[in-house]
Amino acid sequence: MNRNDKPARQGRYHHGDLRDALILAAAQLIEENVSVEFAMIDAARRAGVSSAAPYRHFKDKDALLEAVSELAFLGLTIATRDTALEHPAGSEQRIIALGKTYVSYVTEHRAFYDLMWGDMGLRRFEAADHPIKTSGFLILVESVELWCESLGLGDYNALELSVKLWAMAHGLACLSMNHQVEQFLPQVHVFSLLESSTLTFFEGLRHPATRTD
Amino acid sequence: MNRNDKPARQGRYHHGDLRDALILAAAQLIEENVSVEFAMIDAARRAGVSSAAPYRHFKDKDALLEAVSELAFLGLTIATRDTALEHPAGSEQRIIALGKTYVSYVTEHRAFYDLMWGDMGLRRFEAADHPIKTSGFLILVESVELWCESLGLGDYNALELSVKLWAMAHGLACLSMNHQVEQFLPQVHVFSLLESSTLTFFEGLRHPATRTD
DNA sequence: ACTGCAAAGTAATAAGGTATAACATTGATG
DNA sequence: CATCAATGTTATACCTTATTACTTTGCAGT
Repeated sequence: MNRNDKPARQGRYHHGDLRDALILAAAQLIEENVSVEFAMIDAARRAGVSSAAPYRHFKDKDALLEAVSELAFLGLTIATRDTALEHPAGSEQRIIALGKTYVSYVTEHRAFYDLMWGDMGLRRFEAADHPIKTSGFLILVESVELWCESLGLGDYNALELSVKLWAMAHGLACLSMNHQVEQFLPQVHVFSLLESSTLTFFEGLRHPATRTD
Repeated sequence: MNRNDKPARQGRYHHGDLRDALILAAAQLIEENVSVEFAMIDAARRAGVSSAAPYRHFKDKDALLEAVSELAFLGLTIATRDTALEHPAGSEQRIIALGKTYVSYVTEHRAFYDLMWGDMGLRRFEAADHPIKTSGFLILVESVELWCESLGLGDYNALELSVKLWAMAHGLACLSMNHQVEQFLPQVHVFSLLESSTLTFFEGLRHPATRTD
């Protein structure tokens, strides 16, 4: 985060890289407390500056949180991209692996999840289509498109399918984080649920419903 | 909320029903601001008492929020039960209708959703198995059990199936609340996604996967 | 090199929120 | 009908956010 040519505040009046240092400090505090709630002054202290200094770089606390949120989305995107690269394009395995990566990321970064999709995520990112917020999902869409093609049934709507798969993973992740999976299915890992759910769903896609009830 | 035999604070020193009045006031503030954030003093004012009075009934703000959270879960349970009663037992329609009710409830009560499953839900309800938190889900489980029986394929695990269906509805609700559905599928209603997802899933259940990849 | 200014720090503080302590009032009970 | 536990009130300590006025520093232009 700190550029090497500008070593962070070595007894100097000016920090040199305070903006990034604050984002990092806030992210650390949030991760450590497993809560979105942190005090500006703690982030400032951790960066080695006074309590008023952050306001030179961020309009208010929400602006700093938005920056941390971008970091959280970036982490998700990177994890997603890495997973995609580890599995053959167009394969079902890749899609399932992407789901597992999603579940892992949000459950292992509960506070980041809250930042991304919780209470204030809505208000902070006025634009729901902020690139960083959607770039991870677009990797899934691409993978689903490839899978649809390889299936030879090109009339699937890959985008709609991707949203459905996203929702499955998201829902399972959320329930798992809230201990609902372990409560009702103590023997079952959330990965197992995600995998079997996805496979059942795929099986359903291969057998278009003819029922009318 | 106010018992009729004890009319709320008519110029009297003692309120008579302050605990419930505070829960109601807090719930109203939360709904009005569409945010979990509210000030104790506002709830107190709305109940017509001083800022310190609430602490006679709630250890701290979190305790009041927990009580509001119970109210939110209660509302979900009632909505779920009502929906179940409107549709034939064991039918697919009932299960889909329950999903729609779930999606409706959480998207129309965003702040309640945050209270139930967001940031602090975890901390507030130490017990993930608090009855009020799970009673709505149990209605789904019951409906799924009946459906499994009526299908004649009794070897389904209704509980696991229910968690999967819950996750689908929950995930779609969450994405919808965060404007991800309207962004990627502007023409599609979340109900439509829920219904087709569920039907595809059911279709998959009727065609047990034989593939091994 | 010097000067002057904008950028980025600090200290002090107002405003607003949580929670507690000490005191006041009241209804219920023996 | 006197007492006391429950339930209010007022005052206040402490914390957090954000602003204001002041200070320090680097650098752009001469």
